[in-house]
Amino acid sequence: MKKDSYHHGDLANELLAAALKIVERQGADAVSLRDLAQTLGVSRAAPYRHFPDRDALLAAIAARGFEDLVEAYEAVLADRDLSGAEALRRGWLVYLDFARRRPGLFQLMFDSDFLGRDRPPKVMIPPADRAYHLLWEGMRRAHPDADDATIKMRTATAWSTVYGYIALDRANRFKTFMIRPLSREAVAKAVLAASC
Amino acid sequence: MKKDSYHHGDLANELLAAALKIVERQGADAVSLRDLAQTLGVSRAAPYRHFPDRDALLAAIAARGFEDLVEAYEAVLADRDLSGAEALRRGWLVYLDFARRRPGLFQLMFDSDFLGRDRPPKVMIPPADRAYHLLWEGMRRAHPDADDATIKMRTATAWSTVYGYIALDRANRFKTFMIRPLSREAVAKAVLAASC
DNA sequence: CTTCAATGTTGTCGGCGCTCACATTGCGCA
DNA sequence: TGCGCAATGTGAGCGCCGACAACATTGAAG
Repeated sequence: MKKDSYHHGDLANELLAAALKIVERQGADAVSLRDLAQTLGVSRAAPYRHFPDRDALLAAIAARGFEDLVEAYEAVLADRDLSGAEALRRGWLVYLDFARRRPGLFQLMFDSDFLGRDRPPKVMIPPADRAYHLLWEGMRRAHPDADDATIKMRTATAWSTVYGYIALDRANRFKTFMIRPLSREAVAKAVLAASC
Repeated sequence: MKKDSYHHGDLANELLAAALKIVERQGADAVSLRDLAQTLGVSRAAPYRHFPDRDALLAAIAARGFEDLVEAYEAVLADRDLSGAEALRRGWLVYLDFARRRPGLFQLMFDSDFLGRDRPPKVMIPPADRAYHLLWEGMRRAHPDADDATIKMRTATAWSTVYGYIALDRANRFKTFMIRPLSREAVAKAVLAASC
Protein backbone atom coordinates (compact mmCIF):
# COMPACT_ATOMS: atom_id res chain seq x y z
CA MET A 1 0.00 0.00 0.00
CA LYS A 2 2.89 2.39 0.60
CA LYS A 3 3.03 4.56 -2.46
CA ASP A 4 6.70 5.32 -2.73
CA SER A 5 8.00 1.78 -2.88
CA TYR A 6 9.05 0.21 -6.13
CA HIS A 7 6.38 -2.44 -5.87
CA HIS A 8 2.84 -1.19 -5.63
CA GLY A 9 1.47 -3.89 -3.40
CA ASP A 10 -2.04 -4.53 -4.68
CA LEU A 11 -2.06 -3.33 -8.24
CA ALA A 12 -4.34 -6.02 -9.64
CA ASN A 13 -7.18 -5.20 -7.26
CA GLU A 14 -6.71 -1.48 -7.52
CA LEU A 15 -6.84 -1.75 -11.30
CA LEU A 16 -10.09 -3.66 -11.02
CA ALA A 17 -11.58 -1.16 -8.60
CA ALA A 18 -10.56 1.90 -10.55
CA ALA A 19 -11.67 0.41 -13.87
CA LEU A 20 -14.99 -0.64 -12.37
CA LYS A 21 -15.63 2.94 -11.30
CA ILE A 22 -14.96 4.15 -14.81
CA VAL A 23 -17.17 1.46 -16.35
CA GLU A 24 -20.05 2.45 -14.09
CA ARG A 25 -19.62 6.17 -14.63
CA GLN A 26 -18.61 6.45 -18.25
CA GLY A 27 -18.91 3.02 -19.81
CA ALA A 28 -16.33 0.46 -20.81
CA ASP A 29 -15.16 2.44 -23.83
CA ALA A 30 -13.73 5.04 -21.48
CA VAL A 31 -11.38 2.55 -19.84
CA SER A 32 -7.79 3.16 -20.89
CA LEU A 33 -4.96 1.14 -19.44
CA ARG A 34 -2.57 4.07 -19.81
CA ASP A 35 -4.94 6.38 -17.97
CA LEU A 36 -5.53 3.81 -15.26
CA ALA A 37 -1.81 3.30 -14.75
CA GLN A 38 -1.18 7.01 -14.45
CA THR A 39 -4.05 7.41 -11.99
CA LEU A 40 -2.62 4.67 -9.81
CA GLY A 41 0.88 6.08 -10.06
CA VAL A 42 2.50 3.24 -11.97
CA SER A 43 4.03 3.05 -15.40
CA ARG A 44 2.05 2.36 -18.54
CA ALA A 45 3.31 -1.19 -18.80
CA ALA A 46 2.61 -2.22 -15.21
CA PRO A 47 -1.01 -3.31 -15.77
CA TYR A 48 0.17 -5.90 -18.27
CA ARG A 49 1.84 -7.80 -15.42
CA HIS A 50 -1.63 -8.52 -14.05
CA PHE A 51 -3.88 -8.68 -17.10
CA PRO A 52 -2.71 -9.98 -20.46
CA ASP A 53 -4.64 -7.27 -22.26
CA ARG A 54 -7.42 -4.73 -21.93
CA ASP A 55 -10.10 -7.29 -22.70
CA ALA A 56 -8.99 -9.48 -19.83
CA LEU A 57 -9.41 -6.61 -17.39
CA LEU A 58 -12.88 -5.83 -18.73
CA ALA A 59 -13.81 -9.51 -18.61
CA ALA A 60 -12.82 -9.67 -14.96
CA ILE A 61 -15.02 -6.66 -14.25
CA ALA A 62 -17.92 -8.21 -16.14
CA ALA A 63 -17.48 -11.41 -14.16
CA ARG A 64 -17.73 -9.47 -10.92
CA GLY A 65 -20.90 -7.86 -12.26
CA PHE A 66 -22.44 -11.26 -12.95
CA GLU A 67 -21.59 -12.33 -9.41
CA ASP A 68 -23.40 -9.32 -7.97
CA LEU A 69 -26.40 -9.92 -10.21
CA VAL A 70 -26.57 -13.60 -9.31
CA GLU A 71 -26.39 -12.78 -5.62
CA ALA A 72 -29.33 -10.40 -5.88
CA TYR A 73 -31.37 -12.83 -7.94
CA GLU A 74 -30.70 -15.70 -5.56
CA ALA A 75 -31.92 -13.58 -2.67
CA VAL A 76 -35.28 -13.42 -4.43
CA LEU A 77 -35.48 -17.11 -5.19
CA ALA A 78 -34.44 -17.93 -1.62
CA ASP A 79 -37.80 -16.76 -0.31
CA ARG A 80 -39.81 -19.95 -0.68
CA ASP A 81 -42.97 -18.23 0.50
CA LEU A 82 -43.27 -16.27 -2.70
CA SER A 83 -45.63 -17.57 -5.35
CA GLY A 84 -43.98 -18.66 -8.57
CA ALA A 85 -45.35 -15.70 -10.47
CA GLU A 86 -44.32 -13.24 -7.80
CA ALA A 87 -40.81 -14.68 -7.61
CA LEU A 88 -40.58 -14.41 -11.37
CA ARG A 89 -41.76 -10.80 -11.30
CA ARG A 90 -39.27 -9.85 -8.62
CA GLY A 91 -36.53 -11.64 -10.50
CA TRP A 92 -37.11 -9.48 -13.55
CA LEU A 93 -37.10 -6.45 -11.30
CA VAL A 94 -33.65 -7.47 -10.11
CA TYR A 95 -32.41 -7.31 -13.68
CA LEU A 96 -34.22 -4.05 -14.40
CA ASP A 97 -32.92 -2.42 -11.23
CA PHE A 98 -29.41 -3.61 -11.84
CA ALA A 99 -29.49 -2.22 -15.35
CA ARG A 100 -30.82 1.11 -14.17
CA ARG A 101 -28.42 1.57 -11.29
CA ARG A 102 -25.30 0.34 -13.05
CA PRO A 103 -25.94 0.86 -16.75
CA GLY A 104 -22.31 0.87 -17.81
CA LEU A 105 -21.63 -2.39 -16.03
CA PHE A 106 -24.79 -4.00 -17.37
CA GLN A 107 -23.82 -2.99 -20.86
CA LEU A 108 -20.35 -4.45 -20.45
CA MET A 109 -21.85 -7.70 -19.17
CA PHE A 110 -24.49 -8.20 -21.82
CA ASP A 111 -23.59 -6.08 -24.85
CA SER A 112 -19.92 -6.89 -25.18
CA ASP A 113 -19.19 -9.96 -27.22
CA PHE A 114 -17.18 -11.78 -24.58
CA LEU A 115 -19.78 -14.51 -24.16
CA GLY A 116 -20.40 -14.90 -27.86
CA ARG A 117 -16.87 -15.96 -28.61
CA ASP A 118 -15.66 -19.45 -29.30
CA ARG A 119 -13.64 -19.32 -26.13
CA PRO A 120 -15.21 -16.89 -23.64
CA PRO A 121 -12.91 -15.57 -20.89
CA LYS A 122 -12.85 -18.35 -18.32
CA VAL A 123 -13.35 -16.03 -15.34
CA MET A 124 -16.81 -15.09 -16.48
CA ILE A 125 -18.15 -18.44 -17.69
CA PRO A 126 -19.34 -19.73 -14.28
CA PRO A 127 -21.10 -16.56 -13.05
CA ALA A 128 -22.60 -15.84 -16.47
CA ASP A 129 -23.88 -19.39 -16.82
CA ARG A 130 -25.33 -19.15 -13.35
CA ALA A 131 -27.08 -15.88 -14.20
CA TYR A 132 -28.68 -17.36 -17.28
CA HIS A 133 -29.59 -20.53 -15.44
CA LEU A 134 -31.41 -18.49 -12.80
CA LEU A 135 -33.70 -17.03 -15.43
CA TRP A 136 -34.66 -20.57 -16.35
CA GLU A 137 -35.16 -21.50 -12.69
CA GLY A 138 -37.43 -18.55 -12.10
CA MET A 139 -39.56 -19.44 -15.08
CA ARG A 140 -39.67 -23.09 -14.03
CA ARG A 141 -40.95 -22.10 -10.59
CA ALA A 142 -43.78 -20.10 -12.13
CA HIS A 143 -44.68 -23.00 -14.44
CA PRO A 144 -43.94 -26.18 -12.46
CA ASP A 145 -45.82 -28.43 -14.86
CA ALA A 146 -44.64 -27.06 -18.18
CA ASP A 147 -42.27 -29.09 -20.31
CA ASP A 148 -38.70 -28.00 -20.81
CA ALA A 149 -39.17 -26.72 -24.33
CA THR A 150 -41.95 -24.41 -23.22
CA ILE A 151 -39.94 -23.13 -20.28
CA LYS A 152 -36.99 -22.43 -22.48
CA MET A 153 -39.01 -20.65 -25.12
CA ARG A 154 -40.84 -18.51 -22.62
CA THR A 155 -37.61 -17.66 -20.89
CA ALA A 156 -36.02 -16.68 -24.18
CA THR A 157 -38.96 -14.52 -25.15
CA ALA A 158 -39.27 -12.83 -21.77
CA TRP A 159 -35.54 -12.21 -21.55
CA SER A 160 -35.65 -10.72 -25.04
CA THR A 161 -38.31 -8.30 -23.91
CA VAL A 162 -36.57 -7.30 -20.71
CA TYR A 163 -33.18 -6.99 -22.35
CA GLY A 164 -34.60 -5.06 -25.29
CA TYR A 165 -36.46 -2.71 -23.00
CA ILE A 166 -33.30 -2.09 -20.99
CA ALA A 167 -31.19 -1.37 -24.05
CA LEU A 168 -33.77 0.89 -25.67
CA ASP A 169 -34.49 2.75 -22.46
CA ARG A 170 -30.80 3.30 -21.80
CA ALA A 171 -30.36 4.67 -25.29
CA ASN A 172 -33.31 6.98 -24.76
CA ARG A 173 -35.28 5.50 -27.64
CA PHE A 174 -38.70 5.57 -26.05
CA LYS A 175 -39.09 9.29 -26.30
CA THR A 176 -40.34 8.56 -29.81
CA PHE A 177 -43.29 6.69 -28.40
CA MET A 178 -44.24 8.46 -25.23
CA ILE A 179 -43.45 11.36 -23.01
CA ARG A 180 -42.92 9.37 -19.87
CA PRO A 181 -41.07 6.10 -20.37
CA LEU A 182 -42.49 2.87 -19.05
CA SER A 183 -41.66 2.22 -15.43
CA ARG A 184 -39.67 -0.84 -14.45
CA GLU A 185 -42.73 -2.20 -12.67
CA ALA A 186 -44.86 -1.81 -15.78
CA VAL A 187 -42.32 -3.70 -17.83
CA ALA A 188 -42.05 -6.47 -15.30
CA LYS A 189 -45.84 -6.83 -15.24
CA ALA A 190 -46.09 -6.85 -19.03
CA VAL A 191 -43.40 -9.47 -19.32
CA LEU A 192 -45.06 -11.54 -16.65
CA ALA A 193 -48.42 -11.32 -18.40
CA ALA A 194 -46.89 -12.38 -21.69
CA SER A 195 -45.20 -15.44 -20.21
CA CYS A 196 -48.05 -16.77 -18.08
CA MET B 1 -13.37 8.50 -61.77
CA LYS B 2 -10.00 8.76 -63.45
CA LYS B 3 -7.54 7.58 -60.86
CA ASP B 4 -4.47 9.53 -61.73
CA SER B 5 -5.92 13.01 -61.57
CA TYR B 6 -5.38 15.25 -58.60
CA HIS B 7 -9.08 15.44 -57.84
CA HIS B 8 -10.77 12.17 -57.22
CA GLY B 9 -14.15 12.96 -58.66
CA ASP B 10 -16.67 11.26 -56.39
CA LEU B 11 -14.91 10.74 -53.13
CA ALA B 12 -17.88 11.37 -50.85
CA ASN B 13 -19.97 8.64 -52.43
CA GLU B 14 -17.11 6.23 -52.69
CA LEU B 15 -16.31 6.76 -49.04
CA LEU B 16 -19.90 5.98 -48.18
CA ALA B 17 -19.96 2.88 -50.35
CA ALA B 18 -16.65 1.51 -49.10
CA ALA B 19 -17.49 2.21 -45.47
CA LEU B 20 -20.91 0.63 -45.86
CA LYS B 21 -19.28 -2.56 -47.09
CA ILE B 22 -17.03 -2.62 -44.05
CA VAL B 23 -19.91 -1.93 -41.69
CA GLU B 24 -21.88 -4.81 -43.14
CA ARG B 25 -18.98 -7.23 -43.16
CA GLN B 26 -17.06 -6.37 -40.02
CA GLY B 27 -19.13 -3.87 -38.07
CA ALA B 28 -18.75 -0.14 -37.54
CA ASP B 29 -15.77 -0.52 -35.23
CA ALA B 30 -13.71 -1.74 -38.16
CA VAL B 31 -14.19 1.49 -40.09
CA SER B 32 -11.01 3.54 -40.17
CA LEU B 33 -10.80 6.76 -42.12
CA ARG B 34 -7.11 6.23 -42.79
CA ASP B 35 -7.71 2.75 -44.12
CA LEU B 36 -10.58 3.95 -46.26
CA ALA B 37 -8.48 6.74 -47.72
CA GLN B 38 -5.68 4.38 -48.62
CA THR B 39 -8.08 1.91 -50.20
CA LEU B 40 -9.55 4.64 -52.38
CA GLY B 41 -6.10 5.95 -53.25
CA VAL B 42 -6.33 9.33 -51.56
CA SER B 43 -4.44 10.85 -48.68
CA ARG B 44 -5.36 10.44 -45.02
CA ALA B 45 -6.81 13.91 -44.76
CA ALA B 46 -8.95 13.80 -47.88
CA PRO B 47 -12.03 12.27 -46.22
CA TYR B 48 -12.23 15.26 -43.89
CA ARG B 49 -13.14 17.44 -46.88
CA HIS B 50 -16.41 15.50 -47.12
CA PHE B 51 -17.20 14.48 -43.57
CA PRO B 52 -16.33 16.58 -40.54
CA ASP B 53 -15.34 13.49 -38.57
CA ARG B 54 -15.68 9.74 -38.41
CA ASP B 55 -19.02 9.92 -36.62
CA ALA B 56 -20.50 11.96 -39.44
CA LEU B 57 -19.59 9.30 -41.96
CA LEU B 58 -21.09 6.57 -39.80
CA ALA B 59 -24.22 8.65 -39.25
CA ALA B 60 -24.66 9.04 -43.00
CA ILE B 61 -24.39 5.28 -43.40
CA ALA B 62 -26.89 4.70 -40.62
CA ALA B 63 -29.25 7.16 -42.29
CA ARG B 64 -29.05 5.22 -45.53
CA GLY B 65 -29.80 2.05 -43.56
CA PHE B 66 -32.94 3.61 -42.12
CA GLU B 67 -34.02 4.60 -45.60
CA ASP B 68 -33.68 1.02 -46.80
CA LEU B 69 -35.55 -0.28 -43.79
CA VAL B 70 -38.36 2.23 -44.22
CA GLU B 71 -38.70 1.34 -47.88
CA ALA B 72 -39.09 -2.36 -47.08
CA TYR B 73 -41.57 -1.69 -44.31
CA GLU B 74 -43.66 0.63 -46.45
CA ALA B 75 -43.87 -2.06 -49.11
CA VAL B 76 -45.63 -4.22 -46.52
CA LEU B 77 -48.01 -1.53 -45.34
CA ALA B 78 -48.82 -0.62 -48.95
CA ASP B 79 -50.72 -3.86 -49.40
CA ARG B 80 -54.14 -2.79 -48.18
CA ASP B 81 -55.52 -6.29 -48.61
CA LEU B 82 -53.55 -7.60 -45.68
CA SER B 83 -55.35 -7.91 -42.38
CA GLY B 84 -54.03 -5.67 -39.64
CA ALA B 85 -52.53 -8.56 -37.75
CA GLU B 86 -50.89 -9.99 -40.84
CA ALA B 87 -49.46 -6.61 -41.83
CA LEU B 88 -48.08 -6.26 -38.31
CA ARG B 89 -46.54 -9.71 -38.44
CA ARG B 90 -44.90 -9.05 -41.79
CA GLY B 91 -43.67 -5.72 -40.54
CA TRP B 92 -41.81 -7.37 -37.71
CA LEU B 93 -40.41 -9.84 -40.20
CA VAL B 94 -39.01 -6.92 -42.16
CA TYR B 95 -37.06 -5.83 -39.10
CA LEU B 96 -35.97 -9.36 -38.27
CA ASP B 97 -34.85 -10.06 -41.83
CA PHE B 98 -33.01 -6.78 -42.08
CA ALA B 99 -31.19 -7.50 -38.84
CA ARG B 100 -30.22 -10.97 -39.95
CA ARG B 101 -29.06 -10.03 -43.43
CA ARG B 102 -27.19 -6.85 -42.46
CA PRO B 103 -26.29 -7.26 -38.80
CA GLY B 104 -23.47 -4.74 -38.78
CA LEU B 105 -25.64 -2.07 -40.33
CA PHE B 106 -28.55 -2.83 -38.02
CA GLN B 107 -26.23 -2.56 -35.05
CA LEU B 108 -24.91 0.77 -36.23
CA MET B 109 -28.45 2.06 -36.70
CA PHE B 110 -29.88 0.95 -33.39
CA ASP B 111 -27.03 0.30 -30.98
CA SER B 112 -24.91 3.37 -31.58
CA ASP B 113 -25.86 6.36 -29.49
CA PHE B 114 -26.42 8.76 -32.37
CA LEU B 115 -30.15 8.98 -31.77
CA GLY B 116 -29.85 9.25 -28.01
CA ARG B 117 -27.86 12.46 -28.14
CA ASP B 118 -29.16 15.91 -27.43
CA ARG B 119 -28.53 16.85 -31.02
CA PRO B 120 -28.69 13.73 -33.24
CA PRO B 121 -26.99 14.00 -36.65
CA LYS B 122 -29.49 15.82 -38.81
CA VAL B 123 -29.13 13.46 -41.79
CA MET B 124 -30.60 10.58 -39.84
CA ILE B 125 -33.41 12.29 -37.98
CA PRO B 126 -36.02 12.09 -40.76
CA PRO B 127 -35.49 8.46 -41.80
CA ALA B 128 -35.12 7.29 -38.20
CA ASP B 129 -38.27 9.10 -37.13
CA ARG B 130 -40.06 7.59 -40.09
CA ALA B 131 -38.87 4.09 -39.15
CA TYR B 132 -40.13 4.44 -35.61
CA HIS B 133 -43.37 5.99 -36.78
CA LEU B 134 -44.01 3.01 -39.04
CA LEU B 135 -43.93 0.69 -36.04
CA TRP B 136 -46.68 2.76 -34.54
CA GLU B 137 -48.67 2.73 -37.80
CA GLY B 138 -48.43 -1.02 -38.07
CA MET B 139 -49.72 -1.46 -34.55
CA ARG B 140 -52.47 1.06 -35.13
CA ARG B 141 -53.64 -0.88 -38.17
CA ALA B 142 -53.87 -4.08 -36.14
CA HIS B 143 -55.81 -2.29 -33.39
CA PRO B 144 -57.95 0.34 -35.13
CA ASP B 145 -60.10 1.00 -32.07
CA ALA B 146 -57.46 1.13 -29.36
CA ASP B 147 -56.58 4.44 -27.77
CA ASP B 148 -53.23 6.06 -28.37
CA ALA B 149 -51.74 5.17 -25.00
CA THR B 150 -52.46 1.50 -25.57
CA ILE B 151 -51.01 1.57 -29.06
CA LYS B 152 -47.88 3.25 -27.82
CA MET B 153 -47.39 0.89 -24.95
CA ARG B 154 -47.95 -2.19 -27.08
CA THR B 155 -45.59 -0.86 -29.69
CA ALA B 156 -42.93 -0.17 -27.09
CA THR B 157 -43.29 -3.63 -25.59
CA ALA B 158 -43.30 -5.44 -28.92
CA TRP B 159 -40.36 -3.45 -30.21
CA SER B 160 -38.49 -4.25 -27.00
CA THR B 161 -39.05 -7.94 -27.61
CA VAL B 162 -38.04 -7.85 -31.26
CA TYR B 163 -35.03 -5.66 -30.64
CA GLY B 164 -33.93 -7.72 -27.65
CA TYR B 165 -34.30 -10.94 -29.59
CA ILE B 166 -32.23 -9.51 -32.43
CA ALA B 167 -29.46 -8.32 -30.16
CA LEU B 168 -29.31 -11.53 -28.15
CA ASP B 169 -29.46 -13.72 -31.22
CA ARG B 170 -26.70 -11.77 -32.93
CA ALA B 171 -24.53 -12.13 -29.83
CA ASN B 172 -25.23 -15.85 -29.79
CA ARG B 173 -26.78 -15.74 -26.33
CA PHE B 174 -29.54 -18.25 -26.92
CA LYS B 175 -27.24 -21.22 -26.94
CA THR B 176 -27.63 -21.08 -23.16
CA PHE B 177 -31.32 -21.84 -23.51
CA MET B 178 -31.63 -24.12 -26.48
CA ILE B 179 -29.77 -25.96 -29.14
CA ARG B 180 -31.62 -24.47 -32.07
CA PRO B 181 -32.38 -20.78 -31.76
CA LEU B 182 -35.88 -19.50 -32.30
CA SER B 183 -36.71 -18.86 -35.93
CA ARG B 184 -37.62 -15.37 -37.05
CA GLU B 185 -41.13 -16.59 -37.78
CA ALA B 186 -41.51 -17.98 -34.28
CA VAL B 187 -40.44 -14.67 -32.80
CA ALA B 188 -42.78 -12.69 -35.01
CA LYS B 189 -45.66 -14.95 -34.00
CA ALA B 190 -44.83 -14.71 -30.30
CA VAL B 191 -44.61 -10.94 -30.48
CA LEU B 192 -47.86 -10.78 -32.36
CA ALA B 193 -49.58 -12.99 -29.81
CA ALA B 194 -48.32 -10.84 -26.96
CA SER B 195 -49.56 -7.61 -28.50
CA CYS B 196 -53.03 -8.72 -29.65
C1' DC C 1 -7.58 34.63 -68.82
C1' DT C 2 -8.00 35.28 -64.09
C1' DT C 3 -9.62 34.31 -59.79
C1' DC C 4 -11.51 31.67 -56.26
C1' DA C 5 -13.80 27.96 -53.98
C1' DA C 6 -13.56 23.11 -53.83
C1' DT C 7 -10.72 19.46 -53.16
C1' DG C 8 -6.45 16.85 -52.17
C1' DT C 9 -1.55 16.53 -49.80
C1' DT C 10 2.05 16.53 -46.36
C1' DG C 11 3.40 17.18 -41.78
C1' DT C 12 2.33 17.01 -37.11
C1' DC C 13 0.13 16.26 -32.59
C1' DG C 14 -1.76 13.50 -28.95
C1' DG C 15 -3.81 9.17 -27.64
C1' DC C 16 -4.14 4.34 -27.64
C1' DG C 17 -2.79 -1.01 -26.94
C1' DC C 18 0.96 -3.69 -26.72
C1' DT C 19 5.93 -5.62 -26.46
C1' DC C 20 10.76 -5.86 -25.14
C1' DA C 21 14.87 -5.32 -22.60
C1' DC C 22 16.09 -3.95 -18.22
C1' DA C 23 15.62 -2.66 -13.05
C1' DT C 24 14.09 -3.61 -8.45
C1' DT C 25 12.22 -6.17 -4.89
C1' DG C 26 11.02 -9.59 -1.55
C1' DC C 27 10.21 -14.40 -0.53
C1' DG C 28 11.64 -19.19 -0.10
C1' DC C 29 15.23 -22.16 0.46
C1' DA C 30 20.02 -23.63 1.46
C1' DT D 1 21.94 -15.51 7.42
C1' DG D 2 22.37 -14.81 2.89
C1' DC D 3 21.51 -16.03 -1.91
C1' DG D 4 18.96 -16.60 -6.09
C1' DC D 5 14.95 -16.45 -8.63
C1' DA D 6 10.29 -15.30 -9.73
C1' DA D 7 7.23 -11.57 -9.36
C1' DT D 8 6.61 -7.05 -10.33
C1' DG D 9 7.53 -2.34 -12.11
C1' DT D 10 10.10 0.82 -15.66
C1' DG D 11 11.22 3.28 -20.02
C1' DA D 12 11.57 3.21 -24.76
C1' DG D 13 9.51 2.26 -28.81
C1' DC D 14 6.24 0.29 -32.58
C1' DG D 15 2.15 0.79 -35.29
C1' DC D 16 -2.35 2.21 -35.34
C1' DC D 17 -5.82 5.81 -34.95
C1' DG D 18 -8.57 10.68 -35.36
C1' DA D 19 -7.90 15.24 -36.12
C1' DC D 20 -5.92 19.78 -37.44
C1' DA D 21 -3.09 23.28 -40.07
C1' DA D 22 -0.57 25.02 -43.83
C1' DC D 23 0.08 24.42 -48.46
C1' DA D 24 -0.84 22.61 -53.47
C1' DT D 25 -3.72 21.75 -57.37
C1' DT D 26 -7.64 22.04 -60.08
C1' DG D 27 -11.81 23.25 -62.60
C1' DA D 28 -15.35 26.31 -63.35
C1' DA D 29 -17.45 30.89 -63.17
C1' DG D 30 -16.85 35.54 -64.36
